[in-house]
Amino acid sequence: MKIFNTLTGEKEEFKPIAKGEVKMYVCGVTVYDRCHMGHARAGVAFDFIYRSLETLGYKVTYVRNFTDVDDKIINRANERNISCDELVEENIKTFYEDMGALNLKKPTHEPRATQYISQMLKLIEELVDKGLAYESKGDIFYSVRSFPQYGKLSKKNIDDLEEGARVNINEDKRDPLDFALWKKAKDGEPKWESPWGEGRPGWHIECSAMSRELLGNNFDIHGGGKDLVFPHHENEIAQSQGACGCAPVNYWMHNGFVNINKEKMSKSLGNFFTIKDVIAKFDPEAVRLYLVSTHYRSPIDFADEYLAEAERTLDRFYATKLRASKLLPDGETAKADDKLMERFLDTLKDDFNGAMTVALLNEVITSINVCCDKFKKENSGHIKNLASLLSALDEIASVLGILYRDPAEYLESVKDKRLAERGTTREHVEEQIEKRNTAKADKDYVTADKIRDDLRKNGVLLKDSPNETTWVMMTRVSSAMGNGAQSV
RNA sequence: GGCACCGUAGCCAAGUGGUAAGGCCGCGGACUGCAAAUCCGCUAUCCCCAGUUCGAGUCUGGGCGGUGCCUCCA
Repeated sequence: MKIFNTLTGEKEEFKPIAKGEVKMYVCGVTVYDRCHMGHARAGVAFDFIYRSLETLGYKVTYVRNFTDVDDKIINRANERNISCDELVEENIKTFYEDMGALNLKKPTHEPRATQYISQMLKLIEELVDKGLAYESKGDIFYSVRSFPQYGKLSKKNIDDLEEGARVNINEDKRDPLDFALWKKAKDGEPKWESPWGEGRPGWHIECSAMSRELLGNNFDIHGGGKDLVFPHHENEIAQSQGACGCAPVNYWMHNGFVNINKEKMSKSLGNFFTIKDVIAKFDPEAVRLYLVSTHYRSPIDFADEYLAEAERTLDRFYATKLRASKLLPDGETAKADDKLMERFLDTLKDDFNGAMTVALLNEVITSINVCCDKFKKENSGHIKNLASLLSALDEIASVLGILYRDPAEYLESVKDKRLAERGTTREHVEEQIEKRNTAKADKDYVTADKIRDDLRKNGVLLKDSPNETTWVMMTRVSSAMGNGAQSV
């Protein structure tokens, strides 16, 4: 198996520390606000990696933290006139709602920073003892210059950084690049006892403390968004390695950014989307499908048309599943085809290639349809093959974290949602179909086609078969093709 | 200014040395009263230039274009 390691900038053969086991730590969220699409991207990316590792037979210990003490939390709580605790609880609750909608599996551990204060203090003491950190008026700073490898992960030269350093230099620091491990308590802020008086942790120390406590001084994989490479992960290395003397992490993995309509998602540009906003408009499963269709390291662009396309793709997947399951006798199962499974596992082994995995899934969907077509025509045989393809479909979809709903239920629920958006009802559609069937029986095709065209304008797509007429609802954008709406 | 990354068909997007995955759109066909769905077929030599190599989208150098990080950020 190969993993792209940020540390070396190359895909490397993965060698776990303990055979058959993987210890993975991924930076979760600072819970001061609702989750945005960047969190969704990171969440889904590492969820896919987590599932892939398990599918490849590794026993995975997956840690994803909550940072629940931080400047932003304190500021936001003050703005809203609530306690930090209230704010944190609220946002952890909505985190689970959002990530649950995106079908994220529960990690092995989900530590909160405030539960690891003693481990942080111990780590800081070790750093002070070793002369890598120093106290200054109740604050403790890490002395970046005393860690020779500083900049290795982000490939930055410490002197270049010095030149670019911002003007508001903290007088209490010996060097502008030094960063806080511990901050002296201020009024109205959360605080804990420490050997240097009351205070609270700095931003980076929690991840070093929690990963060490739960995974040890040296573990396999550490992940997060690309934006965390510097300074967060660089500082983590300085802290952890400074304390234990060994490299804390063997493989650093970083997911790419989210863009909105080709611009970086940011609050100042006004193109900032929460997960809640997006899944109110598009099916969360389609959002997940879209996220996982792009390689985790590449940037991903969000726009209505792309998500609508993902919805159409999801419709197709479920429609195929439903079609096949109707043909398959109850209890008929078969092992997934070996060749197919081998290709599948190979895509996972190649740095978790989600795009390639979705491509493979598309091939399987086509094969299933071919199989169904043949069965329909010849009315015999192909059952074993169909069952085998469905098994393959389920295995692949399960790693991607999609197609977990009952196909019929999915298709019906989507119908209701889209009917409501169109302001029409099932009763109306059924009524029109009745009328049309009467016209068809009379061979009055002009009337029949008129009814069909009118329904289509409302997003209703009719499908005639010899004995019945079924219908589906188009997604919003597909039925208004060409107007390029891109508002997400 | 420093440091990274990216530039593949109308659009989205895989692919780190051997003659370009997949999806959307489009076109042709099978099927259909006509459609829809489904299936079959068609649609690129990979920003430009030079080099390394038997062979490069894939490596090296230069150029052009775009993005990110250097400050809180998934």
